[in-house]
Amino acid sequence: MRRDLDGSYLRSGQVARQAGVNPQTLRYYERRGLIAEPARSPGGHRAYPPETVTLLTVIKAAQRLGFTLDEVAELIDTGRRGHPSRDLRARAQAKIAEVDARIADLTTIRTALTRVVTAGCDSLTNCTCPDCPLPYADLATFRAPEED
Amino acid sequence: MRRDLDGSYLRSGQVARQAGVNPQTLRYYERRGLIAEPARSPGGHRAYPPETVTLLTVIKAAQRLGFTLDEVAELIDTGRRGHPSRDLRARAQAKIAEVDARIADLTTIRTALTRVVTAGCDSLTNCTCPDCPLPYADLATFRAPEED
DNA sequence: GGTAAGCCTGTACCTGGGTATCGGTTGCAA
DNA sequence: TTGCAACCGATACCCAGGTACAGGCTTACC
Repeated sequence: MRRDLDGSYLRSGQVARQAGVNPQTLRYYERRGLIAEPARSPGGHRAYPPETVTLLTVIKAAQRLGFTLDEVAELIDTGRRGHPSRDLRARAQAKIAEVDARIADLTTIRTALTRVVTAGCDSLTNCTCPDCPLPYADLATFRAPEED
Repeated sequence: MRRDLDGSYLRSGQVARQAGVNPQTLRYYERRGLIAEPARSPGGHRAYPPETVTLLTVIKAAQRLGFTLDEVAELIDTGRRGHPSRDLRARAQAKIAEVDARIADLTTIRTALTRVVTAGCDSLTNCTCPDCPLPYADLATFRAPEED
């Protein structure tokens, strides 16, 4: 149990292990402005306060909710400066709308795939099935699926 | 109306315009093995058969169904060589399963987001709401959302 | 034969979220 | 004091699916 500088500071490897992230990710998040630049040992090693582990957990939770790192950085930032705002709630609601749109897209895709299966398509380019759904209809209508 | 080499060959720009893709994309697809290397003019310009436009439409349709370019390349290839197979149907069914899993993920995310909104969370890091759902529960359970 | 548009190859760059590698220091314990 | 793990900064690389640019050639039409 290492207590390097002060009673409770953690080294980067310890923080990374406890938070379940790659040590490189810590420095990456620091560059991205998600975690503050920590204190340093006389030799230049980072010395993190223990709350950093919690912060990383929160970041990971927010990512799983579908927020990008830029959005997480903003949320942390507006949360830090000044009074607590309705910003998080507003952004969560906006994110729900995004998720709904994404689900709608996927549902359309699912329908189209189901039609491919039930029509019995046997080739992308030379399908011999009757009323082949491949080149037509709503497939051509909506936007690219795997992006936002 | 240009008919360069032979009666009906198209130049890359014409194909790209008719298919609604960037001209660079044609060469990219050629490198990726999605479209065959076309004939060339004496000066080295590509001369495409008109079916190429249709093929590009099919590729775009398959992409919208959620297939990656590698998968599309394989589907075109197995469709080309030999007898029509059940491969497309099998792959479409597998893709439906992927889509379903993705929708399930997004539904979980949506539920979590809704809880954040209804609980009235006001900060990622210092939420003052009672029974704050942020750091807990199923948020920590499932895998990363925006990838497959 | 001039001129402009279009095409050629090769290479670099983009997004997003990291991960890996290199060569050189530091920290700590035996 | 010496040995090794851990850390440092800088830079490059990964995924997918393209897009952009540079510098030079071809084609088409007048």
